[in-house]
Amino acid sequence: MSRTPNSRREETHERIVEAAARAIRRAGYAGVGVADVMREAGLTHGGFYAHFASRDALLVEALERASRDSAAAVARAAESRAAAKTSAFRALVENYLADRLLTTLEAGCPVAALGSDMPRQSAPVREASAARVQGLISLVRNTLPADARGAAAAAASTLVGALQLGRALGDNAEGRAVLAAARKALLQQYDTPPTKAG
Amino acid sequence: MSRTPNSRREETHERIVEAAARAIRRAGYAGVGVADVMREAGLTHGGFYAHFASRDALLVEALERASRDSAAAVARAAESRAAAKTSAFRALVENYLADRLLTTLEAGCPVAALGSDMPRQSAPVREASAARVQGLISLVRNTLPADARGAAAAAASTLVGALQLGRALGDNAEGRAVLAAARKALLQQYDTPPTKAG
DNA sequence: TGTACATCAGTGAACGCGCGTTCACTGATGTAC
DNA sequence: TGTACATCAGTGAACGCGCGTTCACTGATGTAC
Repeated sequence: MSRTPNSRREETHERIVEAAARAIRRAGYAGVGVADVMREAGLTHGGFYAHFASRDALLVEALERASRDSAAAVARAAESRAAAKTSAFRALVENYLADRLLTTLEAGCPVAALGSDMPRQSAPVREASAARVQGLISLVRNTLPADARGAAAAAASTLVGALQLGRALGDNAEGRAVLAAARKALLQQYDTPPTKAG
Repeated sequence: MSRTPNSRREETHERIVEAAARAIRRAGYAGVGVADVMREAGLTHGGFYAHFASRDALLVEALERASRDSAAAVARAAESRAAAKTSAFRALVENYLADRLLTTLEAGCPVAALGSDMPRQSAPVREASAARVQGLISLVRNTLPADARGAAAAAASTLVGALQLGRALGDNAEGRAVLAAARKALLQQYDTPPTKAG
């Protein structure tokens, strides 16, 4: 039984996108090099243009892939917390602003990893980036209590900013203090407190 | 009467740093090119290393200069609002998240312009960047009412994140909506409302 | 089952370009007498 | 005041390097008969 036509090609394509999705969060848009990514996918750089029209086309796919991965991680965390009767918003905040993300740049939200460079990209990459920002705001909105949904963009801003400032300060007391302050503020402001009557 | 010795050299140095401070906010760390900056300062690139040990040394000075400029702009705005009996915090928020900053990348806070790339810089640039983050948090803290100072890092996170998300969405209704939502949330949460008894 | 051929994913050398950095030189400025 | 010299900021050509991109080729896979 022979495999589906093109399946080999598609598997390779997938491997390249996976490597790029890791690189884009670790090293930013500028850190995604064609040769590096191909090497990480176990290939030589010459074959790249059989899979992508340009480096920018790879960035677009890598961004979508990284966002999918990140959203899936959030969803997984939310499910495992559901059993513990934790609100979806609390699960999101604690997962998004986990201390461990201070050092592991390749994990976590791509919007936080790329935010300040988004306006500087070429049109196709900028458009894909804007879509990811809207996706993040929607994701936050869906976890907020009904009466707080108007604050989704503000809460998303706090999440993105806090992860960046914490990372800029480093994996130390200062960085952790920023994450802790943001978690506290977000939960106080938007989470339905368990003591309060629903 | 002859000028102070070295004054010519110092004036040139200053011109280079000014050009770099503009470039670093407009184009990011990666967008500060030695040749470009020297050209913008009216010089040729060869003379660069008589002024700086390396490109990284320029980045450090440019960052400090951009932060000084940005803090001065905030202070100016706060003063002009003081006459209008606006709180310092409100003046900061409205100035930091002004709609006009959606398009003028070269103005506004350097921490918002560079945030996601800070953890990826060389040690000296990273250290200078961390100092700018602490400076921003202090600046926010000084404008907050005494009982809200513990939230300085969270408020700073919201400011940084909102400017980035707004810019990523662009100078349109979507981008302006993010800024407006963040302004509203910050003022509701931390500003002493005028109607409330002090 | 076996041979001849077509397809096509991936290879590796080469390209042009822009970058940070170096360096021998120029020419203006300031000092010594 | 005038001449000879030293200093030094800035010039412009050159370097090595890594990047995105191109392309002629290879070799494995699948098809035709």
